[in-house]
Amino acid sequence: MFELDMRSGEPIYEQLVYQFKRLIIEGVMEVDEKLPSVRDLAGQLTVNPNTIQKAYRELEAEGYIYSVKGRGSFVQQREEQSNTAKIEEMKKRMFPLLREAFYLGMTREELEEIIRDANGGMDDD
Amino acid sequence: MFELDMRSGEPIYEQLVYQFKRLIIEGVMEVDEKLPSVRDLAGQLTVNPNTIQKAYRELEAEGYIYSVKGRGSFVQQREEQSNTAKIEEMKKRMFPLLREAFYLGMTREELEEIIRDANGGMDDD
DNA sequence: TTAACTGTATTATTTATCATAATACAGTTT
DNA sequence: AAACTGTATTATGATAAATAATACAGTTAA
Repeated sequence: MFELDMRSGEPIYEQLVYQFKRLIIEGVMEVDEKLPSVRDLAGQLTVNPNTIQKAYRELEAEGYIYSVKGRGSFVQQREEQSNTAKIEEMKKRMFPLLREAFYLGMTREELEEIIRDANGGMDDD
Repeated sequence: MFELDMRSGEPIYEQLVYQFKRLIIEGVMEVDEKLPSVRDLAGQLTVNPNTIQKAYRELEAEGYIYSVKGRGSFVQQREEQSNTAKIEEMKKRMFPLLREAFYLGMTREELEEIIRDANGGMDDD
């Protein structure tokens, strides 16, 4: 399904969160599509089921999936209206990165190109 | 000089790195200006000197400061030409964030506003 | 109904990282 | 020479990540 870097220092469960977000955002996984079961994925990736569980819990908390006991975990429908609180948090995460980018000599054109790349390839509204 | 959040979970040395980057990027600290000595800053912030040392080592590795044994640590001259490798790394850090931003319903206008904000207030070339 | 699947929770253990602490060494400044 | 600088090393405690072993509850399908 995807790759994990065991020696990167980045926690496995965070890698899982990131990878599933990517699949959901890119539309590779569709709404209500079932994610692998906790035990299955743990077996496939040879990591502990608790690690998978932690990742799923985080994805559920962030609204990317929903879990039903006995049935499984599924891709959540994206909310229609723009979530102001989340956007504010996003701004805070992005700001220092942009500051550093400009400092390193990145031009506005280079940035806008990244933005275009990031906006492309999405299943738009 | 700045504040540290001891209970945020973010490592102290990373907070130090971030804060010094900010001061350098914003031009509050000028080129060749001396940073506080490892022991001084440790005393001021009541943290261990080793923690300061770790932050300075990181800042030096990223090219923000240079250290001279016996003399101190100083703000590094910014490189003139745009550092391609660093910009590539910056793109990789920024891309998933932008993807998520769009997914959460952030508009291109909102993003461009952040970019303007981030680009303003810098001592430009 | 029963067996095999789901998510969820708990407790214990190991490992790695962060931070502190106490030194020591080498170079610079006054 | 004394007091400052950065740098390195070793040890210790605290915390988070990951593993491991169970257990419980709800769902699905034979």
